[in-house]
Amino acid sequence: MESSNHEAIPEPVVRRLSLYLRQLEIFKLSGKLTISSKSLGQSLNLTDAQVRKDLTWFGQFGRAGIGYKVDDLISRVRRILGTDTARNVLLVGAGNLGRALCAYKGFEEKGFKIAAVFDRDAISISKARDGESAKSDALQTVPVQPMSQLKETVLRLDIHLAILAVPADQAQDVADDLVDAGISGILNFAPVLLRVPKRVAVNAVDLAVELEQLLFQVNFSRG
Amino acid sequence: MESSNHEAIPEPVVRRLSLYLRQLEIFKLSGKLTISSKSLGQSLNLTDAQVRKDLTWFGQFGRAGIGYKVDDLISRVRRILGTDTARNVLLVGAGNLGRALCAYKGFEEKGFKIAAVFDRDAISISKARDGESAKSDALQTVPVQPMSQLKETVLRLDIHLAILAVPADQAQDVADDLVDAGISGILNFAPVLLRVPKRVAVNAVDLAVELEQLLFQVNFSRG
DNA sequence: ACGTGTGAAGTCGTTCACAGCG
DNA sequence: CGCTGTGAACGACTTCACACGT
Repeated sequence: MESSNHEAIPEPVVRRLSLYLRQLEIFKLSGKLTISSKSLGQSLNLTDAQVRKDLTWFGQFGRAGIGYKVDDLISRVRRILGTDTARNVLLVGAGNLGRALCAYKGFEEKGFKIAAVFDRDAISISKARDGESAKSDALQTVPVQPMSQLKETVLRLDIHLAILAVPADQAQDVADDLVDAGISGILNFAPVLLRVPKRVAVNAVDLAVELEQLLFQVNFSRG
Repeated sequence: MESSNHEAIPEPVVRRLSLYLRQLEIFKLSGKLTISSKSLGQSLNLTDAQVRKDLTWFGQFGRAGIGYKVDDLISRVRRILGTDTARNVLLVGAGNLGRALCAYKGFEEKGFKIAAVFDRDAISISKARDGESAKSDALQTVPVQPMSQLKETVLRLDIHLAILAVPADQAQDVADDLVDAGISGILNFAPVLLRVPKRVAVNAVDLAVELEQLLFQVNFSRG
């Protein structure tokens, strides 16, 4: 549909595409109707050539001498990434991190709705309900369900993506359950490498690793 | 000290180093005294050659015919990454995400201690104190301070790293404050690109982008 | 003149394959 | 023989430089 050579798109290109979109929305707010690869690149510390090369993986969106139409490019990039239509996702793990993710505004701004929350045991479930009084906590509107209702909910709400925010020692088991329930993508916050069938995609975020990487940058790459 | 050619270490190598460490600690728990590049690689879906090449950036840690001594490699990698000694970090932003990060166990396991928490206004401060009753919330032990106390606290607690978990529209201002207070590294959770002096390192984690990337993987890279 | 799209060149990172040690 | 360390071959990504459209 959007691209002619699906398989071959380099990962770094897709990552930058998300950043282009983020930046384009800022340019849109500031009233710019058109944007050149040069200024878009500068706003992200990238070269203009890089921006153009990345975009031409998906088509020819620009006009020579003018640049790219901001509105148009936003909707094209959204369509490429798949965020042009809203979709339900589920969350497993109603601990501190899970509850924060549940309330995170950034997801809904991109069209992701946390439509179901699961947790292993009733302790977390009640804790999640009692503890928090802030109005922004989505756990007030989305009840925490036991894992036994996973499969049924996935089907009913047409969910394809899961956010995994459980302790490391439960992560693989829960991942197995998610796979079994028919999920096709997992955003994994547990510090373990998940083993899943090839049909399932995994994107891992290890918060402690990110801090560790920062520390190394500070100690070496600089003075 | 550890390496002879500091400047040149590729970023991907450093990222994998963190994963090696994570995996080595698992091997250690399971009682293994020695590990080959092959099994370490397999546990992370990497080739043995990759593991060896990565490690030799920092020295020759292995023994031909045997492999690497698990204990030894752990402490060497920790020293390389800088997590062999504990250190204080600070957090700005006592919203949902900030509070979750504050309570996150993974940081302290790597020797990071969130020694100070800051927030812009008193509303968040009181909210942070009242809202949460779970025993694991570090905000009970670490009081939330106003930004005016930033510089003094950084000096007093010898803090070099900051975690930034404020809304996008405040992120650059807070980053400026952090730079001004003498911070040398920022872990940025706000969905904006921070402009900082060259002496300051930034590592950015955009949660919505991570979910977006997963969606793309699901839609294309697979059937 | 400005700015895109793109082959060609260049750079960076990974994989290969083997010498050499335990 | 198993396994590391490493140059050499390979492949992937980025930058260059320019033809062409506005």
